[in-house]
Amino acid sequence: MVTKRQITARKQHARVTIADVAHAAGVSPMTVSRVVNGDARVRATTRDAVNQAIETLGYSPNKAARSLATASQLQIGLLYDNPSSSFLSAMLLGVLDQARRCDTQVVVVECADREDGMRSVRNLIAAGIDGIILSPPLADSTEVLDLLRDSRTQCITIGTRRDEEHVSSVSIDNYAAAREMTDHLLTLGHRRIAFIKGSPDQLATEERLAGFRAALAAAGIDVADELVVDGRFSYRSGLKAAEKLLSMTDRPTAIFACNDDMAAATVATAHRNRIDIPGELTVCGFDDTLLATTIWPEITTIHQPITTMSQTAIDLLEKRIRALRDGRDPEQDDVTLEFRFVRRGSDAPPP
Amino acid sequence: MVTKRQITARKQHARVTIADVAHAAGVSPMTVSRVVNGDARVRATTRDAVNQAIETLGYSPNKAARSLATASQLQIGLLYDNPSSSFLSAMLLGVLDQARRCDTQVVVVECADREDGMRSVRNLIAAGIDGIILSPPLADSTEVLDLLRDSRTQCITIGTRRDEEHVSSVSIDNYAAAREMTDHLLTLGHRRIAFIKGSPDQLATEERLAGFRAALAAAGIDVADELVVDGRFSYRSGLKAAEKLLSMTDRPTAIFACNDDMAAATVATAHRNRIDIPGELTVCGFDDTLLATTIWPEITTIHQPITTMSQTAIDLLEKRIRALRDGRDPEQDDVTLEFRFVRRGSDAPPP
DNA sequence: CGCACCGATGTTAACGCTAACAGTCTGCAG
DNA sequence: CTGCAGACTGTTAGCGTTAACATCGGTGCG
Repeated sequence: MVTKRQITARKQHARVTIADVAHAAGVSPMTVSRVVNGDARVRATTRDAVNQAIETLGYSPNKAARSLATASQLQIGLLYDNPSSSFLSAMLLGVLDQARRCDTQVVVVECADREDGMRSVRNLIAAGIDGIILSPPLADSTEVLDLLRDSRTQCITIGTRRDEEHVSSVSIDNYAAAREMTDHLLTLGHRRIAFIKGSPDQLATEERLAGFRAALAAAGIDVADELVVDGRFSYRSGLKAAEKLLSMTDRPTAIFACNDDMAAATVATAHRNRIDIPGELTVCGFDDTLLATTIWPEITTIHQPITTMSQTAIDLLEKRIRALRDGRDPEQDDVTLEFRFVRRGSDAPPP
Repeated sequence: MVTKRQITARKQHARVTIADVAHAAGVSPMTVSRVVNGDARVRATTRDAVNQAIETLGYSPNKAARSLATASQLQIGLLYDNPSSSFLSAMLLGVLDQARRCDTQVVVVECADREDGMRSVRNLIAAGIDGIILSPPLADSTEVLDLLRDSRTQCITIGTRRDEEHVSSVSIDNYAAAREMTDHLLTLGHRRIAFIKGSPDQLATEERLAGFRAALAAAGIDVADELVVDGRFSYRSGLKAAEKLLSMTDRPTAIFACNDDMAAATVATAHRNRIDIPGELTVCGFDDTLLATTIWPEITTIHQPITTMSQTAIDLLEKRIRALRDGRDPEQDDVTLEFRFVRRGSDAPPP
């Protein structure tokens, strides 16, 4: 017993409770709690004494006890479906970080497809989840969103904006970003610019395409239909699209791919065809994933603040859930974060 | 009040407590607890009744209360330093998953360098962390490990094995993996095989190199010093190494890079030099990160079960911490997980 | 037939913290 | 002086769960 206590005292910070600190500082536990939580109504001298005691004893508050007492802990689900790993890791970092801050437990679920997404959502609801975060393409699934609405589960989408009452969202202005990128290409002097689309079921695809078209229209350039080719955000689909574009007799001088994976595929295809980038062909992407800086030349792209987006997502979700708990109606909130145009080495004036 | 209660009853699963279930099932809370926790000593009929009640009321246990009562919650830190994002996301997924299971709170900290790592470790210790998980290159820093030993903080390394009392580890057999890869190249008929090293301060580098050398030695082949070149695991360092190797008059027919990033760089360099892969040059990597399947051709590599590794890491760490809490001495535990040789499209017999 | 014992369930008392309320002690207006 | 606001601190009572012990019918056996 003595031995155990010794070990405990030696290393087991976990056993230092608020009561120990209170005793050491000669105050009540409540006062310690106030100090720890930054309550202003504590005399400076008292506060110092308490802080001193905390320091000496190496006290750190017990999260579980606090959650229990304040009834604050939330449980939210994060659903993702086959994103690029850099998107995923950035998102996870943001989520983890924010979750710790606002005492939220996150359940991360990978969904192979829409079907799987529906199943997961149902499971989570049954398990009593407080809210759900959806990333594309699940965020674009009306089916999933309807299910969430019907079960009155709070929900927020990342990367896609849905103008619907029951869903909040965090995203960037895809339209403006695509437009800025296209303007950049135009400024460089390109006139024959191709676009590789993303999956048709994702809103981002349409928005980016619209931005692309708008920029060209503003410059008085007609977009040849043949220069807008299908893609599905995957590297493989990018290879196919690039081959199609590069085998044209009058091939484009610039290719704007709807994401970095497809841009990277375009670069690879160009290399295989002995086409120099950026000398003979300009390629640019979207997302600023790791891939963009990994291949050679590095890809000019649009940076999305993914980590911030997921942090914001948790915040918004928390707000909705607390509103609901307090008996208020959660309000819809669409946050648009700033993107950043990142110029690298894959663009140049046309040959 | 009534309104609030109604809302509560309507949606607030959180408010259904074990007592409600107990009441509904006509038993005591303790019995419900036993059912929920799978205690065998409950009569089948009772169990059914309780499960029925749980179902009806949509009860789900309150994590915080459970943690508090069982004093089980652990807090561990995960330190990483500039890994590839696929490594990171795989690791995070494993950690998140396992952490939820064993009621552990994870603090993820990025460390820019060794200096930063030391600082973070100190902070975490001061904050009362129970244990720490280190990934390379921090896992190879004697300085950091010494600090942890001195503060008696439990620690485990991922990806690198340290044969030291106070640190457990999860890793794969780098030596055997490199040897298997090299044997594969030898079987294909390669005799002039180059090796691109990783950072010299990481154990994995040496182990892989040793495996490489052993395979060649076993085949009775001398390794020309010029064919073993420096690298630092980064794409950029890979470019440099590859240029050196490919500009040789008698260039190697196969290049084994110490990780996928450098293998990808080698592929890119080869393409720039109009060298066909795998027709004229075989390239293989290590790690099986996303990059390996993203570029063309896809890289033959060694797959590390990173998600499983991080799950195991949490398990081991938990074991050490619980041992300590129970007054026992935590035992060192080095787990070696199975790697997998993954053949893709970047290797072929020599021309 | 009684006693030890076992399996199923209930009771009690924490776990560590904080909300809500209850003082206590100033200083200062009346 | 009295009293009363206001600044500070203490007390009480949970939050929802489980560990540890208590209880209570049986079962089997000497």
